[in-house]
Amino acid sequence: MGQPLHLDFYRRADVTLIARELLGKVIITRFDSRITAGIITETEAYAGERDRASHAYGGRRTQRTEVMYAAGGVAYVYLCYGMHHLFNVVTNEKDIPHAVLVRAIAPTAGEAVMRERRGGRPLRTGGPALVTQALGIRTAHTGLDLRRGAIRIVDEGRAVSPAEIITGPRIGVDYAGPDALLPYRFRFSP
DNA sequence: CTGACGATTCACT
DNA sequence: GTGAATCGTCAGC
Repeated sequence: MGQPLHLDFYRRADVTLIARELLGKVIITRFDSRITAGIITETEAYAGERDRASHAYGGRRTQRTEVMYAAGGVAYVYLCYGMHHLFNVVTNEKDIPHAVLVRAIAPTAGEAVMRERRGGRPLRTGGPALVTQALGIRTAHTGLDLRRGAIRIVDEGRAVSPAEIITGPRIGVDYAGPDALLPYRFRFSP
């Protein structure tokens, strides 16, 4: 097993840096003693109040987005298109609503459980809704402490060099105007 | 209360 | 490439 990421990792101000550095880290869930895990291979940064693509754009603060304003190191999980659960890492200090969406993982443990969660269909973990499906993450898990809770992110010592990281615009944020073009998506091939 | 819409995926053409 | 599935969230009345 690896070490939980330090609070100082999550609470930094540069959300795109955190999104880059989450690549190669391992996300582990344990629900009902069923363990699943994978290496984070794709992320997107959402830069809070000044980012038109963010749920917290303009300082929007609702029951759903409230957890984004918590101090970094907890989960923000929300429902998309009425059926997909999307998992985000809340970052920065309290009252600064930054977050990183985890879009893809490379499974490292619990593949049989992951397939079971897909009703026996072939395992797929490329896509934010497929990540939460494989890991068993649902909106009820929003707010969980990522250092101690049922969802954890740990460092298992895998280094991802800047040269390995492909940067590009975020997916599905066309409504964000000019911010849709920001290079806030990061991925690498393990 | 109502209506519009989404940080998506899948099946099908 | 296109459209359906499907419902919580949010703004507006």
